[in-house]
Amino acid sequence: MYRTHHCGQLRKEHIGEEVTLAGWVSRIRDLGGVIFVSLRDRYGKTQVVFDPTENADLTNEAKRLRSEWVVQLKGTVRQRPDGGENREMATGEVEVFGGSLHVISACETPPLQPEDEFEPSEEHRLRYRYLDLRRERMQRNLQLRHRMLQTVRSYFSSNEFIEIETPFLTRSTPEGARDFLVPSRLHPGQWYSLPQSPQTYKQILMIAGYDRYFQVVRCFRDEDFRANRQPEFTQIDVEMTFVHQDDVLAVVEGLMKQIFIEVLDTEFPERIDRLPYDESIRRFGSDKPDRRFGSELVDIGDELNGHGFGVIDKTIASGGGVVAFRAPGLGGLSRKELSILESFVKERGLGGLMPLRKGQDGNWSGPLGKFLPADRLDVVAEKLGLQDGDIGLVAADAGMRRYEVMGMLRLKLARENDWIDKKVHDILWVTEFPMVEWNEDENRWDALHHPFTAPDPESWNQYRESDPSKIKSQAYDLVWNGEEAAGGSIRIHNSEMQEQVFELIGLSKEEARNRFNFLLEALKYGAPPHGGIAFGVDRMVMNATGESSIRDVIAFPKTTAAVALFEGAPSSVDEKQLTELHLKGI
RNA sequence: GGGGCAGUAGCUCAGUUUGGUUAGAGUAUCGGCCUGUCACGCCGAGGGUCGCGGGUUCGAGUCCCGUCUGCCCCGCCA
Repeated sequence: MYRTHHCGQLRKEHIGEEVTLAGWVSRIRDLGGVIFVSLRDRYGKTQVVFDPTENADLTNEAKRLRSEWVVQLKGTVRQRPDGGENREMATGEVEVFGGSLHVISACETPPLQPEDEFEPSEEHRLRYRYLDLRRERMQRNLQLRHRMLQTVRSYFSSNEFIEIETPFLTRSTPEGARDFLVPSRLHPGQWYSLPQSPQTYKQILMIAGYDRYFQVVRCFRDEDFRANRQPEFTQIDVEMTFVHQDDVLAVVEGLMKQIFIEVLDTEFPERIDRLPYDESIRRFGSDKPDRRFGSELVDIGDELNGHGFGVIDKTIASGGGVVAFRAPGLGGLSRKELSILESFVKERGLGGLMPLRKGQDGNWSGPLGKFLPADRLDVVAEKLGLQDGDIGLVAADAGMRRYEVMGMLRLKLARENDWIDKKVHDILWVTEFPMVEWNEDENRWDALHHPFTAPDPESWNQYRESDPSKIKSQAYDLVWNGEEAAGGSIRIHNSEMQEQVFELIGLSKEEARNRFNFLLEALKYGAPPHGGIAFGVDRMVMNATGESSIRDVIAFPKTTAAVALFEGAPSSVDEKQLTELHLKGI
């Protein structure tokens, strides 16, 4: 037996017991005579004492110990002397008095010290991931990830959902993200594709009558990466039969409540707001609004129109508008700092950025103050909630990008100036998404969610011919702390409707049949109404742990260049392997 | 595809603005001292291709060009 207890286990009630511990040496405090060694494992740390007056040979042996050695240790649990307790440690009331010591595995001087107070570079952490993963923070993150998935599985299981696995080697569907392709050995020149999501499979399962399905599943997308995106990522994929949108949302809310209570040990909001897409764009410039701070976008076109400020009047005359928000505490921004902010919005397509603030003389300063009547600006300031020391930031533009870009600026400033209350969790639904958006490059309509999303019937009938941009879909996103945590929709369950939607997004009958024949066919054989949702597990765990990169909640993540630094992937392969796959090296 | 930041001792960083003696600190490592520490303390030693390649210069960590790697953002991500 390697151990009788783990390193986070011993308490007062164990005093007097003979125990065996095994773990990693985390720190050594050699006081010349007595030596203290902290022994660490996944569960915690326990202090071990060696005393030369009681056991000189053993203490001598303990002098050899170094960080990260793996040792087995037998000893007696005893109470720490008065004043020697460590209240920071769960095991801090006791210590193990060393009786015998066995070095299981020595450790070379580690390139990264799990106990280090410094944060090693990410490159280093990924290259020596096994050392990085020993760190308390990473252990905590991965354990929370496990607990969250346990809660997910138990929640769905107890609500009649069953977990069904779907294939990783699938058919390529060129819409959406770029596919990862896998060459076929048995079929020269043919390729499998790794799934971007199990979307069509889960719909087929609904048609097959499985009623309620979920799966914790890996998905693959070959696009460029970010702090919250990896080439492979984990989804909780969910699909339900005979449901309307509200039924799906209710199931999800039940899950989130359980996660908050069981995993986060936090109260869950009474109700989750539902914010229509259009309103979300207007108020936050985003379909994943971060509501943990104010400074919402405000339309101030009406207040400023027709008072002789050329840019504003012209923009409004051409159908545009003026958007502003309050930047609390940034009244002292210098001309130079403002011009950096202005470049930020200019790079993203806006014409400029105007500050709204009072000068030292108490008058409104800058171009707005110069060209517009003070009483108008007072009204605007009131509307924005401007206070002393604040500044209003104002932009006029003809297009919807005025909301999007100002929303980006709002977020950027919030992050840089610490406006976000990290202790608060904010969860809401964004609903009533448009069905399609115009694709300038390809001159056609694109599905905003995916082409299996059911339209809202009323707007479909009303706008299908006249203005498809006004068609709403039955899609919904769950937004958690400004991050898309889950997205889903009610699906089309009728092959004619599905064909009409393919037609709208410019997919010819032949192409549609070629790519999605199995689904179109299945829809003809008794397809029930169904809908579902998929959660981004990595992002959810990131939010739950308060990390700002999903790499910190994934055991073996890739870099932003999609490289696995630890094992070294991707890599070249033998010519022989290529030949078997009917491929030629470049 | 585009933009930004970074790369100096095993690790975390300073030094680069303004080129100039032997490239520093903390920590880790090694040695010495120290019997109640918990980031133990004190003394000492070793440790450097300043990411890589080229250029300018009497002289480059520092300036210029190229390149690689990591991170962040835009595009992209149905």
